[in-house]
Amino acid sequence: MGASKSDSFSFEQNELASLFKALSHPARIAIVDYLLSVDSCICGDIVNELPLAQPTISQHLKELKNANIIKGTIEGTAICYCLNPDTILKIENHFGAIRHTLKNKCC
Amino acid sequence: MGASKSDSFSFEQNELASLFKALSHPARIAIVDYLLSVDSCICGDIVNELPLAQPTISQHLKELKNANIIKGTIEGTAICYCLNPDTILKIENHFGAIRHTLKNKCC
DNA sequence: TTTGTTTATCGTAATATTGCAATATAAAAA
DNA sequence: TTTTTATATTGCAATATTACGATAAACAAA
Repeated sequence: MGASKSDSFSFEQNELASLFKALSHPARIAIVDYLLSVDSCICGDIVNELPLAQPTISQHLKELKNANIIKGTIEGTAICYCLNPDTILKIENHFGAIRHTLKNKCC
Repeated sequence: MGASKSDSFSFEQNELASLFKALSHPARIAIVDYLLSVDSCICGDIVNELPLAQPTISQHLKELKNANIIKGTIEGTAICYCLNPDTILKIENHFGAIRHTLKNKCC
């Protein structure tokens, strides 16, 4: 085997797992950090900021885009990348709900 | 290649990525869901709740424990599992901080 | 047009993850 | 003691991920 049995789990469970999978690599965390560290959206220079080759970064950006964690808009030759606040809020709220449920428990 | 170049990234970036990796599989999300759905900590019956074999679930529980997402305490023959509220709060706060930083930006 | 710049895709090698049967371990019950 | 019950570990096959060189695609500038 080796493939995860996604059919056995709910849509929501698979969706959440995909979201976390997109954040499960240090390079993608570093991309999010970098997008946060600059004042505006980033057009182009992500490749110079990380110790990875351009195709590798392109691949990581694609995964972050597919998970809706970042948005990319074409700006002439370059592409401008921004974090997607909706997804950030969604994740925050998920853990807020977990914490709220936990309050009424033994833990 | 194939291994992630964790040396190239900060301790914090690797730590966060590991935390999300622990949550990046639907079976592990389902385990968290199940721990939330019952009134108390769970002693034993996780195996009967998920469509996976016992060794597979034991493996997933180990990963959640290593990431400090759940705590397991020995209770006679069985082991009692609980979510770890500290880790839940840590993740929630991380996304709260991101959202706060994003407020002063163009996005 | 040709050239340069930026990003995406393809192909592939190295490595990691997933799932489970078989087995081991640990402790309670008989 | 032996048996039962609950969880962990080992070993391995199937699959997924990661990284990057080579190349392609898109488009602005010369």
